[in-house]
Amino acid sequence: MRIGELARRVGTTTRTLRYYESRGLLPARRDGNGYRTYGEDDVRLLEQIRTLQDFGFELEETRPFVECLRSGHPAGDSCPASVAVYRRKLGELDALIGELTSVRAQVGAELARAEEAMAGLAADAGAAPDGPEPRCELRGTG
Amino acid sequence: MRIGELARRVGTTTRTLRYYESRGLLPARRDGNGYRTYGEDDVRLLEQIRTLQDFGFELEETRPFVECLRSGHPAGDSCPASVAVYRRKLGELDALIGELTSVRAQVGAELARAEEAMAGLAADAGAAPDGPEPRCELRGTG
DNA sequence: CCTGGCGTTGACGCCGACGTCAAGGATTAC
DNA sequence: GTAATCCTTGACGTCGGCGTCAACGCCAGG
Repeated sequence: MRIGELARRVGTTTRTLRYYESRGLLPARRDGNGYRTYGEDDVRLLEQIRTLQDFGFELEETRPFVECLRSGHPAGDSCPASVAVYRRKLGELDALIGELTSVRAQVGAELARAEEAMAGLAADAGAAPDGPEPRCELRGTG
Repeated sequence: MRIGELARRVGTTTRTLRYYESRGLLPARRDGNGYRTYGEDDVRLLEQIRTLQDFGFELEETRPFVECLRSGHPAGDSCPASVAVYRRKLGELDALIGELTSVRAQVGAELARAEEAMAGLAADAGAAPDGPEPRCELRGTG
């Protein structure tokens, strides 16, 4: 199998496969013309990489999985190094979700506050809630 | 106030302030030497930007808040456009948190599966759970 | 006068994962 | 034969928010 067919089979581009090769993942044999040649193992290897990429793993983080597969394991996550990456990622995900949840709460609070303030101003001035603009046109445009 | 002092007061760098100016946020008057000159309004404006940046807003998303402040409003979020950005951001945050939560669940499941498989293999072969390596050395290193 | 510390503009560097184009050689279809 | 399609390498572009360096101007202290 050559690079174009492999790319089609895993739903990516030849550029991506060459990039993976340049990073040391996905090595390729060459035929007489210098064309890259791949086998079924490479399909599995790429599917592993794509799955992790879809999870938001960086390419470097997929390396233990790739090396695990290449060393003969049936699955990329059958090696301790891969499991360690899983664990690290879980921690990062938890931390990130926690931060985002905190930010979400703060933004929600700011939104509520702003809406209340605008409603209060609208009530005070008797203006429409959608267009308070005291002197909202920018003077410095020219 | 000149650029260095302003940067120190809001806890950022002069590079950042010049960058904001180049993006059309934070305009500056100049004194006789061509030095940028700022006032207290600019401190508030920058604090608004930094707060939003800390929330993960892109610079472009802070523009409505900045224009709101510059148009004379007491707060950057007293304008409908700013409130709209808040709402949009809440939606993005919810979507992102949802995706990350889903990914976290999938990664957690994969981790559990991998750990169970490794434990099963270790029991089958009587090997240590930390070093299964059937033929783990990479052959293609040289 | 020299040094040091502020200011100015311009321009390149960084990161990650590729996209895209260039210029050529090989293969395949008709 | 020839056109279309595939392959090769190399190199620059993308995006955001600056960092960092270069080369220079302005001013105060000793």
